[in-house]
Amino acid sequence: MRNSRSDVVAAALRVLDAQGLEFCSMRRVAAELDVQPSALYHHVADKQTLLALMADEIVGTVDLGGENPAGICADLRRALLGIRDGADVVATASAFRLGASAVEARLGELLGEDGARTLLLYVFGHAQSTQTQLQARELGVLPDGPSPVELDASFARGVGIILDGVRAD
Amino acid sequence: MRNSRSDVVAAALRVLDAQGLEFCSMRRVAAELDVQPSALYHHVADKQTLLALMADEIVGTVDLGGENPAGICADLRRALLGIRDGADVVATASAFRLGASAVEARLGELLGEDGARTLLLYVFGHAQSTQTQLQARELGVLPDGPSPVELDASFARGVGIILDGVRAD
DNA sequence: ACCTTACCTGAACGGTGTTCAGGTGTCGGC
DNA sequence: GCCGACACCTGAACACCGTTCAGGTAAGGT
Repeated sequence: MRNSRSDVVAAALRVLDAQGLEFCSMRRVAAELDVQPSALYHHVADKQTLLALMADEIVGTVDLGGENPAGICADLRRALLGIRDGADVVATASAFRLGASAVEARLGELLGEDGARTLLLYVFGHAQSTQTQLQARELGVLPDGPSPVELDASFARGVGIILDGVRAD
Repeated sequence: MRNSRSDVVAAALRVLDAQGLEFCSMRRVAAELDVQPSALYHHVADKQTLLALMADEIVGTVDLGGENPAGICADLRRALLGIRDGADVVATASAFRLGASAVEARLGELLGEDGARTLLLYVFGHAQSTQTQLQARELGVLPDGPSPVELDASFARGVGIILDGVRAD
């Protein structure tokens, strides 16, 4: 069968994970599908749209069922770190429509609007910085810096600070 | 006289403010100086380095003298929003060397390391989202959404939440 | 007067996102 | 069984991008 929209998104996510955001070009995604670059535009308006769909796919795995905001944040973080440059992709795509995501809505129910936004921005920022640092270390530059375990702990402490602050309101 | 390194940075900031990050290319910065693109590489190793220097220039105006963390955050936010796409530029550049900025060090003195990082990530994230939204409205897309005044208030509430959380530690 | 150095030119390379005219195969209706 | 519509794709092109390189030109110190 020919390719569908979700084939394109899936291929783009494979390229992202294998090569990183910098090299996740329309041409490489097309090559992953053995197709000309122009064929992608039948499924997707432009690259920005494709990135938004990728972001949806990434955050779509987050479990929103729990009542514990810290748990949701931890799961969101897992989703962001689960794929190369995932935090970058999701943060950039979310900036264009903050307030439109299911995660923010769920956190809003539990914490109120301000707390949800504060927490979400923190999770994105921390995950982005974590991913950049881990990647820099992998590449050999910047061999010092906190360990993955320390980064996990730092994340948890930040979430704790914000949740304490929300409760103090 | 011929151009110096700071001439290049200043020209880049002019292009950034006039055209936005998307169009702030080496070629346009060179054109702003009436110079060939290759001439820039005499002053700057590559584009990433130039962006880092621009980020330094932007956050360099932040007043670190006060004792009030909220005041420092407000001033940082002013600096980030003071130039088009400033938040994006600084956030991206900072991701590569979180922990190395003077602002983080100063906030660290006042709040401890975790609180400083949490607050800083929030300020960057909120400013980035603010700038994206205001820009989208200017372009006519997305005409609804919070007003600038509401965004200011939302920022202040978020900072308040985090500072409450730090004190609750 | 000479040499070094800082700054710049001009051309080129390989890559990018995106558009467009046209081709091809599949599927529903007659 | 035919035929039109439509989804999907090709191949070429456009205008840009960051970066490199060999060479040129002028100023400043010795």
